[in-house]
Amino acid sequence: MEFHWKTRHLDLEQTLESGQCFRWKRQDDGSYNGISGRHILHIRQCEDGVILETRDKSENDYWLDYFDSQTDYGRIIERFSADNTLKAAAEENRGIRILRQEPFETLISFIISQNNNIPRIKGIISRLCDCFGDEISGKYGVFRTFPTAERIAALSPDDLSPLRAGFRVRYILDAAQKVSSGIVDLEIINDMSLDDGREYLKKITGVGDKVADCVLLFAYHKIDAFPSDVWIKRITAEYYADGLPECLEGYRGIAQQYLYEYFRKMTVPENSAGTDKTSERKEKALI
DNA sequence: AAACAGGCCTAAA
DNA sequence: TTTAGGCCTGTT
Repeated sequence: MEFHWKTRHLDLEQTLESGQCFRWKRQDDGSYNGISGRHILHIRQCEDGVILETRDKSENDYWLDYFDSQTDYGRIIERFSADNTLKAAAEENRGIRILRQEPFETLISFIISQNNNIPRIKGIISRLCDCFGDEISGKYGVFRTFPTAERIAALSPDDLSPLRAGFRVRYILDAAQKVSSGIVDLEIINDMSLDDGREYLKKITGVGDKVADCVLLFAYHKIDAFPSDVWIKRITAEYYADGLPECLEGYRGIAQQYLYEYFRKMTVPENSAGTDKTSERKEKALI
């Protein structure tokens, strides 16, 4: 079943390789295959938007929600234009959307992300799903579901050693145990404020401010969450030392994603490691 | 070889 | 309440 979604604010590469998700598989033709929950999607870019291909048309709504189709990104970008740096960052990355991902998968993924790099994060998550997820096969190949909290909670640290997740194994198990036992109820976070949700998630060992904010932003769509990672700290220190501009209020998470991508591209060119980062950054950002 | 990676935990003041 | 070390593993 194909669905043509016309939008100028979904660039698959910008969105799916922006560090908010880790399981999408890019095909040689530039399309992507993905799984969320038990739903499989093949999606490709077209001139005026994207084409979603699901197994059953009843899955369209799931994916439109996943891709946050109800949010007007054009309006938000307009609002951000009050700040020059952010304006440039947003215009260049106008195809980024903030996804609405499955909470448990997002929680575990960002626990794994700490003090780690994206290729290895992807590897660990992939091995986790290969070892403990259910297989679903179809027209676009074989997929594996993200394992449930119950499944992981029943495992031992030794069981998880094939993941090569290092010190994070203890955190993964603690999260799975607290979720499956109900000590942490991922459902009720939907009704919590940003601050309450952050404190609640921090009951899990291995979840601090940064990981919590990533989960709140990328799973619960609390778009004022502002995950403060090493990159964003550099950016805010250099450009927003006196505080964030007012035009971000209420939408700081979306701004964060534009800024993160803008400066990451600048600092880490596709071909090789960047050189002379500071001067390159300054040159571009002051335009 | 040594440092670093989209942090967090623990111990110590 | 804030601040240093250390941490699995992999890559450069």
